Amino acid sequence: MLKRERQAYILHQVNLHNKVLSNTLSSEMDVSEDTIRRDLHELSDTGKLIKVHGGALSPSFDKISYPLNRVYAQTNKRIIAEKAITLLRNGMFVLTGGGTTIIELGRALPADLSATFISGSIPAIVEYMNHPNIDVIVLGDKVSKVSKITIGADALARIKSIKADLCFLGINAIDLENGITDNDWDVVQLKQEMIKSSQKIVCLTISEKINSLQPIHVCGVNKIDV
Amino acid sequence: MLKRERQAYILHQVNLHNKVLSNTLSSEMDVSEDTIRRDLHELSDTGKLIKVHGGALSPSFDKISYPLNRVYAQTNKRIIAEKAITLLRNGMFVLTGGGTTIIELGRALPADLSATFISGSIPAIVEYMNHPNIDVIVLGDKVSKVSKITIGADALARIKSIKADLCFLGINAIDLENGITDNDWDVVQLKQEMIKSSQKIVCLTISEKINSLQPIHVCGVNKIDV
DNA sequence: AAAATAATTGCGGCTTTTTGCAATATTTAA
DNA sequence: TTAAATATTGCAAAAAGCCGCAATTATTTT
Repeated sequence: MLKRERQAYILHQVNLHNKVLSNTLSSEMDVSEDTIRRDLHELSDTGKLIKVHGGALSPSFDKISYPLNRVYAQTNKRIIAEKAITLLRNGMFVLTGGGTTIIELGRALPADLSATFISGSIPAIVEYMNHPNIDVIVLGDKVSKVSKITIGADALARIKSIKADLCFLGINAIDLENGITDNDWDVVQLKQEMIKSSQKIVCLTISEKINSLQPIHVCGVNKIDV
Repeated sequence: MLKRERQAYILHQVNLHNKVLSNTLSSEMDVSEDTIRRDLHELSDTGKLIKVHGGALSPSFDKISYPLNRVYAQTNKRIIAEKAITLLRNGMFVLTGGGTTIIELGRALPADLSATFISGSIPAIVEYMNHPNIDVIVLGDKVSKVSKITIGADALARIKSIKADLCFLGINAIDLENGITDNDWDVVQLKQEMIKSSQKIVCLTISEKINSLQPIHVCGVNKIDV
């Protein structure tokens, strides 16, 4: 069997079944696994597939890009994200909410960090998934179209059963007297549970939101660690 | 044997078998491999075949060398999605798996359809969210990096508690004898539960996957309605 | 038809490609 | 954590390709 034929066959299998194993291919085509590995390496170099331990994957949905529109005060949020990252350690369980600042945090995560991120925010999850060493846990429930976050009894119950090391909360309004306030009942429920379930609460916010007020009370400033 | 005859014979063989080997041709026509190589080189220069180490391939070989199209066989998948949509009715509860065909389905959903879609596939959820009249329910659990779908006991348990009207399943391999088969243990578990929890099972697949086989059994063809 | 010219072919020596193997790391799973 | 599976690296053998040359064969010219 010619090299080119072999590689064409491999590509076909990958495109068809999304995944191939080196040893399967090796026995199917009766060549050594070394040869298969070399083939996969070449195909991976030209971007036709993605090589992983033990085989290869289809490139079709390697990285899903989320249609993200222009973010308000993005550079500032980026700075906040960078600072937040310094609080992370390997092996941590991290609970996060949603919001553009949190997404910025997801983007800024270092590649070598290995931790577990738990969230109900779809855009945040999409970001976390792009990091190879991060385990992503989704809080399941009905998705709120407005906030793109799962809300409801299921999500709440799940958070209750978790004890996280750290909680990153994007917030809507905060002031000294009233603490954190928000404008969405369901989201407030979630945030309150998250706060209860975490050792340490970190609030991420741009300075403009300080000393502003929203209708629904989340918690007092005393609950917040950072 | 004349050079022209030789080259004509080579072309004939290439078109017939899609490939030729230098040493085979050499012994068949009783000329040195050098000569064959020179012939192949000439024919390759005029684009009548593609010369590779050890022989040559039909030029059609390169054409199917998967175009830089993001998704394999996307247009066909789109057609499948359009057909699948005709099965949907307002108010339905729809359970879906993952895969590129399902994502295509998500893209193709009509704007006026109001239904509830339940899935653990992150890319699929992202698509469903774009539709204003569709309620999206996320199956929560740990996200598999490979398949971008939530897998684990939580997701399984949640599916068990659901009775859906319709289930769209993207599949990996199917044949009459072995039914649906797949290559990922966790995904198979999910699919089996989904099948149990749905009134009607619809399998979406491109024709190439018909009569192919993967290591893990999902279910027999008799379980499938469409 | 003979001579001159051009093209084709095979061969020896050499380089490059391809492949498998063994020893050693590294990753994954139990 | 250990044990198994998979990767990496370097190496060597076999196969294939390349170059120039000389011999042969075809084509054109005289």
